[in-house]
Amino acid sequence: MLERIHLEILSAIKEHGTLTKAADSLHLSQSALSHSIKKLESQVATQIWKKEGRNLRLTAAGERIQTLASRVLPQFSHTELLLSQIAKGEAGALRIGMECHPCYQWLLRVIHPYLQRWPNIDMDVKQEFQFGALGALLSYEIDVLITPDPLFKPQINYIPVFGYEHRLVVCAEHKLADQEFVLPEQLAQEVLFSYPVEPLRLDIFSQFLNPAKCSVKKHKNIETTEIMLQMVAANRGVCALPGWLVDEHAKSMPIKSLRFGEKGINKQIYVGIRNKEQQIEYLMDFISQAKKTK
Amino acid sequence: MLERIHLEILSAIKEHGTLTKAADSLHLSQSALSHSIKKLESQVATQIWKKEGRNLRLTAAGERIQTLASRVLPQFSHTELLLSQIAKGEAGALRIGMECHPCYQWLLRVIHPYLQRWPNIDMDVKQEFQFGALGALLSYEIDVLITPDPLFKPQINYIPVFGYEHRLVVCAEHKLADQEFVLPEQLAQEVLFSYPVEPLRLDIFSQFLNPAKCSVKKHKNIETTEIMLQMVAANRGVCALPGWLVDEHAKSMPIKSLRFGEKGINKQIYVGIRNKEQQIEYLMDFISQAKKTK
DNA sequence: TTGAATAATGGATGTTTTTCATCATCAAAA
DNA sequence: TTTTGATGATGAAAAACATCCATTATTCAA
Repeated sequence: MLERIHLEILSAIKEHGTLTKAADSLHLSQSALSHSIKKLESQVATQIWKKEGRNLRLTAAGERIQTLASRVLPQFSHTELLLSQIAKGEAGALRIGMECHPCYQWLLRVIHPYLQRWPNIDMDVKQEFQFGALGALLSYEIDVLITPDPLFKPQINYIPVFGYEHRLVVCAEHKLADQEFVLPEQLAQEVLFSYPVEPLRLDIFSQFLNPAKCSVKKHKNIETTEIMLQMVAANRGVCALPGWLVDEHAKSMPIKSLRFGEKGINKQIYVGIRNKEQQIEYLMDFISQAKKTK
Repeated sequence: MLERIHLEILSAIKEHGTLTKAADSLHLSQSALSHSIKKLESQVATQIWKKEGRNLRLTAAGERIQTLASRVLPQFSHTELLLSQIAKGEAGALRIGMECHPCYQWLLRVIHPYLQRWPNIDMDVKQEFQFGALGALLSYEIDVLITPDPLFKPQINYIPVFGYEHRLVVCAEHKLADQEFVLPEQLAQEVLFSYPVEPLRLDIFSQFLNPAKCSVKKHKNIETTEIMLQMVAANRGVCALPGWLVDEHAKSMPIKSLRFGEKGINKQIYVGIRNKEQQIEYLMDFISQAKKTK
């Protein structure tokens, strides 16, 4: 079988010209290389080089191997470099799972400085989970989970990174726009926009409407925050979003936000990681970056 | 050092799920794989997988290696396939050197069916040689040499592939156009176009003008056959080309050709190969294809 | 002709890989 | 809860392999 050492030999010959010098550069004897290639030759039933005068001349087969070497050897050493960085805790992959649609903008602000600091960390963000985001975390599909609704488990550690108030968003022209807070029954004739998730997982139902046995006139799904806000700004309905997110857009759009009930719905974003991995430096640094970012 | 076997192991685990099945698929014992990876782990000072319940779970390091494996292993097996084809004489590289400018069109007709029959043969055509085309053949820069002027050497074998007559090309309106042959002194007032090579290597000089101690009014270099013929067709001068090539273009251009002297200049195209390589099948097939092509 | 430089070869040695047998752990079945 | 079968890890012995050393063979240049 064609082995890495064969590639190293052919590559060293290309660089140094003679077998003896190639052997030196690999810290092996000339004999070792000769034997090694001889064996390969008998396996593949082809000559790899032939002696011509004092020097070697590669055959077509030898040149093929040399081509493979030049393509493949750098990849080996790159992976070895990465492994040594992983050994020192400097590299790895951070696969982020998100269960919080509106947090995407915030996540981008976390990621940006993080990627600068960890140039060797690969990053990936997933938002769809066949067996739930928690399942994905437990089955190593993702490494961190960003969620406002932590499901506590012994193997998972959740760290709160920031609190915010969940608020109702209405058009500035809306009849509720001047109230400080809204009551469940006041939404009975409203159209509600939400991200396409089960109503049970929407706080506006679980923490506000359902307890008061109220509902809305109509519930429509919209995928993206921007479109949702455009619809609200056009007074086509209302939606529920984090206060800080509304504040950002309120500067440029005719929208207002009000508290849910007298007390409001106060939420907390958590970052969940597997317990065993609390000592991984680049992972903990992601969390501390998340805590810093508002 | 990261070896091919490690990649094979990680790749087999990805495919088969368990270490035991991976071992079977590699025709090795489960123990062998376990030991092998254990050793690698101690070398790179990182875990590659960990046992989780009954199964294995790759660490970040393990996944890196798996990624490398999926990139690199197919390249190994592809090269091995090529080596086995080379062993059977089914593959290789054919680097063709050409010392015959107008033969390029002919060469294309040879190459076309050849490439169909030898899908694994790489092909390259070179026309510039620092130390002469023969030197290139002797120093393995090229594998075959196509030339009308063979320089015989013991290490080189020349095979004639086709004969043709070298003819003078003139515009149909030219005053010589109706003659059957031309005499050296009749060219004294003509402009001659030729490819940019030393005059010594042009047959019109070495075999026609020089022996008669004649010359032309002006000698101009042109790189390509097409432009050269356009110039001749415009009656701006004359040139010397193989008869068959002129015949091809005479259908669509106002040009005629005539013999050099009463006897004409008769040429032969040879294909030269290194003596030692006469048993290489794909090489000999190139030559037989060349003989067939007119 | 000689001497230096080169690659190939044979045999001895030491290392590495592989296997075999066994242990430890886990999950599912009884 | 206990048992069973499947899994991976481990240690020791055996087999295979790689490497080195010493030597030979060849080539090229002095």
